[in-house]
This record gives sequence, structure tokens and C-alpha cells, in this order.
Amino acid sequence: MSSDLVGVLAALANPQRLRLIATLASGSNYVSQLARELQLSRPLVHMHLRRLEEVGLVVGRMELSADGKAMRFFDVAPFAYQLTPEAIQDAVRTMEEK
Amino acid sequence: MSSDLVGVLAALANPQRLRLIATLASGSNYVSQLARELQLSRPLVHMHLRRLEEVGLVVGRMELSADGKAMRFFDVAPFAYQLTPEAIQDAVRTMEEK
DNA sequence: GACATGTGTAAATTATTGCTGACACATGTC
DNA sequence: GACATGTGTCAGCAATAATTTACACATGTC
Repeated sequence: MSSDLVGVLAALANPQRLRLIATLASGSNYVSQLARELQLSRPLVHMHLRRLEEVGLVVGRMELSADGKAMRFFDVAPFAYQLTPEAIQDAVRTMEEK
Repeated sequence: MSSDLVGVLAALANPQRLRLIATLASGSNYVSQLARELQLSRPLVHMHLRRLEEVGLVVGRMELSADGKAMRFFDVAPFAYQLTPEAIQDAVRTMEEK
């Protein structure tokens, strides 16, 4: 169970992905709808969400809509990272021990 | 006075820069020495430190050594960022209002 | 003067990322 | 069947980031 700080930081170091998290923080949503709301192409949203999911910042699930369409909903994970020099020092320490 | 979360995150989203911060957290140090300790080329360390300084995560100062050489020392700034969905939501809000 | 140390920068290369435009596959309605 | 919605993926291009090598300039010592 690696917390992989670098990975999380890399996932967050992008304006679009921050906007995605900000939007999802107000409630779960699905890919096409997010693309419309944030004015991004759907493949792009798909890719950003995958990147966020890989490091556990959001979680996705499949859901069937009333009219039978398979829709992919996402929620933010309740993460909380404290970013201080000391926290980074610890992260680097565990990072360097193979 | 912009806190520019994306900029800070981008600056931190790199293993070498995290190692630099971790090293500086144990005490101030200068460029050539850091390059030796972290096994990186000096221009690379120079560039990473500049990137960190731009967003205020480290601060640099010139200092004259005993034998008269101009040396560039760096210290970590005492930063503390709380990374939660809500904090990101706030950051994006202030980010979107031009 | 040659050699060690330190500083800075610029050019060129490589690797990575962000993004678009296709394509394929479903479902339900006119 | 044509059209709307939704899903996924892949190829390619453009922009950015990471890295090296080489140069310039200082200082002090052998």
C-alpha cells in the first residue's frame, strides 16, 4: 500500500484535473456530462479521470441509466495530504528504501 | 499575492525536486554540494532549485566562503499546504475568477 | 600558468504530457 | 434505418519538461 506522493502530486499538477476534482466535490457525475460542463473533449476527460483514479483520488463505477445506457460515474475520494517539508522528507525516505 | 496551487503542485510533482526539498529540510546547502549528494548534474540542480524558488518553496542567498568564493545557498521555506477536495474546490474558485 | 573550487547560461536532445480526431461498440426513440 | 445518447480506445501532433554537454566568468593554491 504505497502512498506514492510523487504520483499524487503529478496527478494534481494540472488545471483541468483540479477542475475535475472541484466539480466532483459538489457531487458525482459522469464522463460526457463533465466534458460538457468543463468544455473539454470527452476523450480528454476520460484520460484525466483515469489518471486521477490510478492514484486513488477519484473512484469510478458503472451505472445503468433509466433508459438502459451504461454510464460511468465518478466520485472524489476523501483524501487529505499534508504538504510540509517534513512530510516530503518522510515520503522521500520511504521512497529511497527499495 | 497569489497562492497559485497549480504552480506549487507542478513544482513538487518531480522526484528530484522532492529529494532536493528533503535534503534542504535537514539544513541549508549550496548548489554544487547538492549536485554531488544527489548525484545530479549541477545545471540540473540549478534549474530545479530555480523552479522551486519561483513558487516560493525554497529561498536562495549568495554567500562568500572563507576562501572568497561566491556560493549560492538554499533553504526550504516553511510551507504547509493542506490538500483536500475542499481546498482544491476553493483554489479552483479563486482561479476561475479573472 | 595550470588546476582546483565555485557561479551562471545557452543550445541541443530526449522523454513525457496534453489534446484532437477518428474509430468501434452499445442502447433507445422517430 | 437514421439519429440521438452513452461507453471505450488508438494514432498522431503539438507543447512542455527533464537532462546533458559545453561554454563563460570568477577566486585561491601549487
